[in-house]
Amino acid sequence: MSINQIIKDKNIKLTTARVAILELFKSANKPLSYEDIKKDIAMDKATFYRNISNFEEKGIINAFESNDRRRYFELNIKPHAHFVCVSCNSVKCIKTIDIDIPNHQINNVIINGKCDICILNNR
Amino acid sequence: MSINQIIKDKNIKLTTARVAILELFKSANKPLSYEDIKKDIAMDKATFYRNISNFEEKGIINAFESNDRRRYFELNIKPHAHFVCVSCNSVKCIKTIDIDIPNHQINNVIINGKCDICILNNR
DNA sequence: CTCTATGCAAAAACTTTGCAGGGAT
DNA sequence: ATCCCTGCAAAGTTTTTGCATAGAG
Repeated sequence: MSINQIIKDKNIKLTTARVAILELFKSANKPLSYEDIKKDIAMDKATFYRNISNFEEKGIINAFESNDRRRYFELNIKPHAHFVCVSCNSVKCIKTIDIDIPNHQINNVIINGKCDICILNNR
Repeated sequence: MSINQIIKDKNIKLTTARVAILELFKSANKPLSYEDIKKDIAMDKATFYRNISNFEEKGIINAFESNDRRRYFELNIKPHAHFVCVSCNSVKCIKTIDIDIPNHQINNVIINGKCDICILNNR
């Protein structure tokens, strides 16, 4: 489905900022923070966070906190997992892990630990 | 193992602040933030965060970020999972889930989603 | 034309750092 | 006696809010 269609379906106005944010998430294919976004898009942080907050309510985007004290966002495709390294803060997408908690809705899973490279380098 | 022994083993000084923090984590049996700690212990935030940071380096404690933008800490007993509700921010301990990523060390797992009570109340 | 979205600046929330005095070994 | 630890205050970082202007429908 096109980004424009996703936005229209939620009955919110089609603005350049919104299209730009969602296009970037679509092409990035990994969680992004505001820090990441602003490298590619010239946009005020207020605009970014207000739109993200809106997208979250509409279920277009979901969010999680990383070890680096930033919030990361991604398109809400399906529940899946991310590995976040406590040493280098790198984020890796992990193929869906089979987790089910009865009567609970799972949005995403974060696994904190030390990545292979940091283990190798004794960090 | 006693708290005093844990501290001595890491070659750091045995202070009242350190013992108090670790005793509280031991009895709490769930992740705590500075907000939680200061209800029970009169201690400056700087002291708390500096000691926690030290404990993290020594592997006594591990940390994760929650949806409420606070950092939560717990004794580094064994890798296990927490469910964090995106609506009410409640945290639940989940029995160890069988997750393994080759060549990676897993410290803890955070599952974000909506808890049973919030689903029931349409929040 | 109306109402929502945006940008700027300032506030808010949590964590970290500098510095001087106090405590553990 | 030495060196690390603590508390206070101030700074730092990321996210949120207020307000006036610009833009979408």
